[in-house]
Amino acid sequence: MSDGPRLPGVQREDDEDRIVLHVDADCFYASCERLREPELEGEPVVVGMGYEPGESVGAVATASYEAREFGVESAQAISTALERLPRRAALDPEAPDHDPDLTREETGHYRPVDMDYYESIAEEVQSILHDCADVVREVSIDEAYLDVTDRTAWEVADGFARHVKDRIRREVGVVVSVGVAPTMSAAKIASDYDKPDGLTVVRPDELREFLAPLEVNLLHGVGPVTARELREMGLETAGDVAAADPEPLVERFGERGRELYDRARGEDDRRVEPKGDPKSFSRESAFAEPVAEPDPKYEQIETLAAAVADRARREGALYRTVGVKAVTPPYDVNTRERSLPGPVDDPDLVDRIARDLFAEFEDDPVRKVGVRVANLEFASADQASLEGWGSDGGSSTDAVGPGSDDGGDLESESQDAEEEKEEKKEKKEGSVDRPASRDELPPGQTSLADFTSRSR
DNA sequence: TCTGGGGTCCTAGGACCC
DNA sequence: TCTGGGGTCCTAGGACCC
Repeated sequence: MSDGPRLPGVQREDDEDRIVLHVDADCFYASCERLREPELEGEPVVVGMGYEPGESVGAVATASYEAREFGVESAQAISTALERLPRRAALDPEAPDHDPDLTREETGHYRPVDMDYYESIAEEVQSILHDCADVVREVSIDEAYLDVTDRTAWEVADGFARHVKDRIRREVGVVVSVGVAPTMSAAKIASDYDKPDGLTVVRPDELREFLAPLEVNLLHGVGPVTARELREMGLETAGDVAAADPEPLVERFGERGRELYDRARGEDDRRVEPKGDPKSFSRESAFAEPVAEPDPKYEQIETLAAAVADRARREGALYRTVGVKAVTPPYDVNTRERSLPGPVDDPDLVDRIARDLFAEFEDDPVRKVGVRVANLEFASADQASLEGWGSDGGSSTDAVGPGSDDGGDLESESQDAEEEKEEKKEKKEGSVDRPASRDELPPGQTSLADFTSRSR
């Protein structure tokens, strides 16, 4: 991230000290559930899928602090969570998972994820945030950065943060933790510092000493892999990283190494900016156990492709790349993608390309499949005409792969099936499977690209 | 910790172009 | 035709975040 050349001695406006607030809701989904079910207040609450008897796939999305006492953590398999904290419903003698030895105190409340509801609560929070700052960047449904440089001063920053917290609690009813610091990365760490219901202010002159004792894994962007490598390099804390020679870091981690070094020293010149358009949409789903037969997998692909295409259309996005994901045991993530010469909105095409890309895995055991569209373009004025073009089935059908030459919409189904079989055969015979490159695409595609660029 | 779902960004090699 | 250098696009994989 470079600011470009700078004249010596000339202070750019950008370089002035900023006051950045990071606001992070505490176990947001669980808080939302408590809003509409106040009886859950003070009780262990777990939000996630797959806890009903008979279900087996799912993970914890959020656990309330009471539930965490039992060892329930977010991203945990629901089966593990249920072992540590059985569901309250199992107290009922009628329940299929009834356990007569269970006491009330060792159970918790499980609720399914209800994103629509959480979104509605998040919007209420966001409107308060926009009220409190000139620039807000929403990072996720429960997290945002605010640039409040023009709204407060360091001397009174904690009062300002307190005000934001109180408004959210009073007007929406959820508890947030707030961090205030001169940089985004430090504000993020500060909001995490005293969770839940935290409020941590790190003034510019305190920044280095605030960061120094923190373990490296607390730095944003340092996950388990990087943390382990850093420890192997003898770097345990942010202070260690800050004091280290940056060269080996850059050698080992590339650009990220430089960034790490800077962040550990409290240097981060990113401005708070509103979030731009999304880069991709995807849907994926896991099977209860690995599936080897092609049919159920293709069925899922079809469902996911339709969902992704629908999402893109609802968001007004055109896409130029379609991809699939196949997770094979033990947990190998395979991705395949193909780009088109021009952006389209064509659910049928998404389906066909996804199937085609997935063919490589059709006989493999697969535990999870996914479909994705990317290279998004948010067209506005010309979208209607592009839609008309994209879904007429003519030239776009051809993009499925090499070897397809024409075919009207009605007949193309069976024809595609034929082609799929033929391609499979080729693969089994050991030919190298490479997706069609741009140049192998039939001329029809070129006209689509031409059309698109003309209409912009 | 034996694994859900939706994202972002980075890297590296190859194709292709000039 | 035995071979430079730079730039861009595409694809696959990986790490990370919430």
